Amino acid sequence: MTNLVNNVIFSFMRLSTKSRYGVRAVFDISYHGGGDGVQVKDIARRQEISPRYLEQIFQKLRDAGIITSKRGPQGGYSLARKPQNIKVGEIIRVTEGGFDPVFCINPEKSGKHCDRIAECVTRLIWKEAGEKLEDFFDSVTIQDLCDRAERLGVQKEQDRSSMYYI
Amino acid sequence: MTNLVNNVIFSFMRLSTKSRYGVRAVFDISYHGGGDGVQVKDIARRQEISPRYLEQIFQKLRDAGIITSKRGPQGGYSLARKPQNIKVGEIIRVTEGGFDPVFCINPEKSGKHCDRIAECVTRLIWKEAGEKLEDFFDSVTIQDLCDRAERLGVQKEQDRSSMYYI
DNA sequence: GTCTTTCTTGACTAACTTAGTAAATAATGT
DNA sequence: ACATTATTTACTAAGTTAGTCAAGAAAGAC
Ligand code: FES
Ligand code: FES
Repeated sequence: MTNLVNNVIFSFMRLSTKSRYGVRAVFDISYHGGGDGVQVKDIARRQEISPRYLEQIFQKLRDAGIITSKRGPQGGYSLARKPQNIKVGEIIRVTEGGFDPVFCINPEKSGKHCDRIAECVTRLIWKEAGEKLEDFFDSVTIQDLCDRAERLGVQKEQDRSSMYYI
Repeated sequence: MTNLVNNVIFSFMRLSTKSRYGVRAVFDISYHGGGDGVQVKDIARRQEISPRYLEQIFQKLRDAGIITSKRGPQGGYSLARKPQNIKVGEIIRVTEGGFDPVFCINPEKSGKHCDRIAECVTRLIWKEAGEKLEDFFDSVTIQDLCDRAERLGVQKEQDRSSMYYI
């Protein structure tokens, strides 16, 4: 029962918040960061994400070499590469662990064995679906998202001083 | 901790067992059914799926007009249409509720409101990903799976009498 | 060198979802 | 009548998600 109305499933095959937040956060660093590090609290405020939770996501992205961090005053996070060289697919690979829709595709990676592989008629279908998804997400870069934001007229907030009168 | 080794995520954006089992079960009805209804217990045995759980999945598929059912002795499930007219995408639409990777794509359907839609740079990316997935799954039919099974040499089990010596 | 800012690490948890089980019932063929 | 098979509804254990919380470490400002 809970929050579903009359047995209607919403949609699964869904992205976790880690991925959704992760992509938006990296975009935010790129869009609002003027060379300097961008701080968690500002990203969290602009993107409406819990700062504590965002920090967890950033650890993974930093370990994966997508962003870099700097501690202390005037510290924050920056992109590790130029936005046109960061693919959305990379971020999702980190936050979701990959694009396999089922574990059977990759028994070693998943750690689960499937003894139906030899006779399975669906395995390659799932595999191909995952590959299509991966290719698509790898075709979109952070720069693309920034371009889109400019077209949408999203205001940049580069200057720290602009925050005084909020 | 649980069963993940050292923080390694397996892969999400994953299909639920309802979808995986559902597709395999419909394929099974098509492949092993010789005109007659195919019984849950046989499908469950061949596909190694819990019969009780399979019944739940079949209710949805029947309501969606993908399979038909008949009660009583010699009852069972049959395809509602020819296998070349049943798309894998149809089955997944029923079992997963659709292909939207995030709820923001379809606020009415999901019942959740998102107030960032106007300024959101990722929404259309997620939407396009879902559409690609949907198109792909709609391009595969149950007949395709049967053809694949024949190529793989999966043995048919059409005759009820062949089950005596199991 | 102390203080403040900001990231870092790891433990913890409430709410929810998944992947089932179970039981009573209804229909149908023999 | 009886056995077989699907139908419906209720229930549940285990796992996952989406966070919170607390203590600590690095770096700059003074
Ligand atoms: S390969 Fe594991 S069920 Fe298809
Ligand atoms: S549309 Fe809801 S967060 Fe993008």
